[in-house]
Amino acid sequence: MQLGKGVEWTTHICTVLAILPEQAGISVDALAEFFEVPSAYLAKQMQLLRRAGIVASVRGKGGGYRLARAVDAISLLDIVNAIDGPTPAFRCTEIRQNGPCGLKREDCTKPCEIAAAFSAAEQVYRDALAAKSLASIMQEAAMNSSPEHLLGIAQWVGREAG
Amino acid sequence: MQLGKGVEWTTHICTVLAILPEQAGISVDALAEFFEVPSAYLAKQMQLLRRAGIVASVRGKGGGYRLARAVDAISLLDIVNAIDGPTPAFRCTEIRQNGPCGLKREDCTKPCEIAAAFSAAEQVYRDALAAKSLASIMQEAAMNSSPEHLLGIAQWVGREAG
DNA sequence: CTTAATTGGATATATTTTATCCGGATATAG
DNA sequence: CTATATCCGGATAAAATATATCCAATTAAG
Repeated sequence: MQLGKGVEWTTHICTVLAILPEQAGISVDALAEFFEVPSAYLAKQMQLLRRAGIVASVRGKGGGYRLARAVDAISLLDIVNAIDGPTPAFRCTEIRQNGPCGLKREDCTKPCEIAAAFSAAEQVYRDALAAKSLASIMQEAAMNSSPEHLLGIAQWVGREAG
Repeated sequence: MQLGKGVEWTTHICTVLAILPEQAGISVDALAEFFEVPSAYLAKQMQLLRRAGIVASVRGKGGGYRLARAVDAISLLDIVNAIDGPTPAFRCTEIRQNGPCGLKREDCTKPCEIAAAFSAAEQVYRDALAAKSLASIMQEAAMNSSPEHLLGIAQWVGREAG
């Protein structure tokens, strides 16, 4: 069970987009260089973020991406759902209905106990991700970083946003 | 992020093995028929369970699989770790060290805030799975099933275990 | 001792998911 | 109007997962 690289990449990228001035944008190529990741693949991930309403895009020269809403309204779950999809990891195929001792469909009123247990575990996982906002991640990062490093990032963003 | 089908299959199978008499075993083919799943692939999953010490196997005629320990000493996390592997779903590739504003390796004393948030969420997921034993699943299943259904399974197991 | 049933392990194939590339559409600036 | 920068979405390649096959090793029963 692996989460795609896109989740890591786009989460980091959101923290960069977060310090952009209003209405400005940064191009995929610039973001790809900033983290040294393949720009072609990143471009696809950014489209997933846009379709999920997490970022907004502007086409043409001078265009690029920016966050579509405030950092405290974007959770890690939002990003995971956008990039990795909202499909639960555990897929119940109802094998309790199979074979010589299989239950009849009409007798399966309650959900399978095994599926229920896995769903419950996934729910606490999703709850934990939903409780973590981009705002809180940025606050933690700010506390753990040196002023020079933060300044460097701000300057880079200022240059790229033109 | 998908969990393989083997996790669902082997969890159900453990609940069947749980009602076996001591020292008896059931063959992979019989188990595959019981749930109508491909026996060749199931055989591979059962070997993973054996290597993890969850089931024990006996070779040769009359052989088969049985649980290697008590149902209250087998958790859903044990099964997931055996079949799916213990690798965390989120892989931190330390991209904060990349690019023009990358942190130097020696400045990365604290873990990346993003990786830490995902790890924490995965930990609560694993904790939830670890807290759910095969024993508790079987208890729930017993309460939700009709006596006839339970009897049917017990009879099938008795026949297959010889 | 021979035969049948079974796990063990390696290997091959198909399907699905993940990662990458490329041509076209769109917008800006000169 | 042309050149350039940028996003958009489908096509392609690589990797992981799922499935099937084969044969050797092991054990029990006749």
